[in-house]
Amino acid sequence: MFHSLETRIQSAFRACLADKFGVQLDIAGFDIVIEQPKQTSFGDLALPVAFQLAKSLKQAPRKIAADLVEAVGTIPGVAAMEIAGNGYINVRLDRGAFGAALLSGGPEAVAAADPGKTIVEHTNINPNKAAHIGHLRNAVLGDTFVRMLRTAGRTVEVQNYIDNTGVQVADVVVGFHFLEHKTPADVAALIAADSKHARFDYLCWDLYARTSQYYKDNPDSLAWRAQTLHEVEAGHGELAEMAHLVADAIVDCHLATMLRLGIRYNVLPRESEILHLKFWASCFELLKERKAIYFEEEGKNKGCWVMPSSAFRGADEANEDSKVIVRSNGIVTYVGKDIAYQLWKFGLLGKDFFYKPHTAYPDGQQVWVSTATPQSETSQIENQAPAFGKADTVYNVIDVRQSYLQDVVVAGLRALDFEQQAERSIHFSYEMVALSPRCCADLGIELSEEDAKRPYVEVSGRKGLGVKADDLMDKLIESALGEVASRHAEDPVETQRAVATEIAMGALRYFLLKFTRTTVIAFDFQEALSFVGETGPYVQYATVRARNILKKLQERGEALPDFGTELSAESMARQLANEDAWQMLLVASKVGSALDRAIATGEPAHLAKYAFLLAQTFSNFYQEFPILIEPDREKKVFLLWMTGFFARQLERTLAILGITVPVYM
RNA sequence: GCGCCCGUAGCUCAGUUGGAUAGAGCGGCUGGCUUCGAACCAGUAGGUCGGGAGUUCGAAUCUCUCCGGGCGCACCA
Repeated sequence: MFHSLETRIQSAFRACLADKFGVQLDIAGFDIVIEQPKQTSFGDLALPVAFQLAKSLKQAPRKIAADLVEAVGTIPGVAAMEIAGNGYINVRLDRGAFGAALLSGGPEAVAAADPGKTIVEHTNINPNKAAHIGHLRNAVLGDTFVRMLRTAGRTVEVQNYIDNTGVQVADVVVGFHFLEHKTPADVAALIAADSKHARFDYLCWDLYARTSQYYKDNPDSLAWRAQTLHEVEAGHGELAEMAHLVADAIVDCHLATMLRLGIRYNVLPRESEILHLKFWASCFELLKERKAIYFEEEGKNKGCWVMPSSAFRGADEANEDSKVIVRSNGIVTYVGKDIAYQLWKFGLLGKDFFYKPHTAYPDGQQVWVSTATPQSETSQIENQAPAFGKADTVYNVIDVRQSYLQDVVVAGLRALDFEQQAERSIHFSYEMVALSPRCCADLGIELSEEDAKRPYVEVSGRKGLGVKADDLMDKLIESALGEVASRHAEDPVETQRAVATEIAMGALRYFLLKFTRTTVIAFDFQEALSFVGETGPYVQYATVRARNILKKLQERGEALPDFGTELSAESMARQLANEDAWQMLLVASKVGSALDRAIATGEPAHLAKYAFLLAQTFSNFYQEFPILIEPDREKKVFLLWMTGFFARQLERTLAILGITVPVYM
């Protein structure tokens, strides 16, 4: 609601500048900025536009501001505009009209939705071990961004890429076969025996670390990896069979882990199909045909197909460090395959996967997985896969350390003349999750002397160094359960546990979202386990309290008023003359603005911050206005309406963050 | 060596794209449950925005430079 007013004011000023001042903003190089005044007493909105115009119009900002206010005239919903300071235009809204519009559920201006499809790829965990805290940051960030885009009206497809034929899977297979002398049947038995106390993904976590260490101690054993990779690629033999067993089982583990946090996918494109359907071959032809890569005849890259560095670096340091795309032995590198995959996402490869149903979520939503062969024609209609890929915008949620490779992929598109798609390939990067030294101590991890001096230590699957996602969630649930039990001892244990789970997941999601993407999270149990202050549970608690007031009203035998008939615009104006109530309503009506800004900046953290502000504001409201015992009827009805409005706004915001609201706290 | 990111209160972090007196949480101190549940609220202390120079009406924000920290720069993924 607030957001549509903002845009209305913006366009009024824009039009006025064009018509009466001859200023075209797109030419002038700036747009009308609307900000929140430093002090609430200044007004509801502030425009510093006069400052920006001062130079080109060669007039004092104060005078420009005055002329501008005069020229703009009246704007619906705006009560007054005043000049302040050196030339600020402070806007005061028509409170009664604002409240009335909110009450009637006035049209929330939905930004003209992009008609095309957006792909967001996230999670992408190598299917060879349990997920850890770093993977959670990726998935929560990606999932939240998806929710943001969908709320804004965009069509979004969520992809989770599965590298089931890579080195990491091979290393676990090496561990099973060469170190533990297990057969595929043995591994299948381990998978079947998977339970809380013998988790297959945890077992692989340890085995992977052990294999990595073994390579270090016995470098000759790396030949096992090469042999395994070779057989996996060829697609037959015991090692290949085992790789399939491991990868498929671990993918199921990951999906289950992520579902605990409400994270879902539409499709799982797999590396094995990229190989079998020869995606690379098509891409290779295209790259050669359009001269995006060339065959190196000399130097250290002799015999390789390379992309010149000028394609992905500044032109100044051309000829330096070209990127090898195809090795001298004829095998394509990871980046090469990634270019093919990126082309597929845009529907530019001229090839597609086949698909089959993988799993269904409890509500029936289907996850699809790629296959190399068409589904049989007897398949039922519900087995018909939707059209995947063919996006016009692609977000790849990948940590910042892969920036260089993402640049090469985009350069590949550009070199193929897919300029627009290159422009719309967005590396949604984020910093890593590291472990604080104290956290390592908590985990009983011994650090080398130099590591101990560092501000934080990088998580490493290879070293088995990290906090497993499910362990962390379990720990959070236990902690939350303690809090719940102390307040609701009389309640059935199952309900207590369900509530504790929602609180724990809310805490975890919020914790991972409150940091901006460029911030390294030095993970700390104490902070992550906190339920007070700027946390998910704080926001959930505010929502539960708002609901409780309305519930209490009915428990006392009072009906919820019919706000439409009891609250006229006049009574809204009367009630909103109360400065505190007005300021609180303003904050509560800014979900749209907050979402818009968070999408524009690509920072889910901004929305998380707003959720906290909203909850804080409600807590103040709760404290300041006793509602149920309010003697004045009009005021009571108004306060009840505010309470409901707060509850809805809190629920909306939390839903976008993927945080649920427990029945009680 | 080159590139990217970070440096803001004791600690952990925001800062609406250059705007008004730099904010929040935690921790510290003081106070508030016989009220719609205190996982809450109110008050208070705490700042050369890493240092320096520049750009302009105006800089935590942009430029340069120095200092400190992190991450990249494979015929690995």
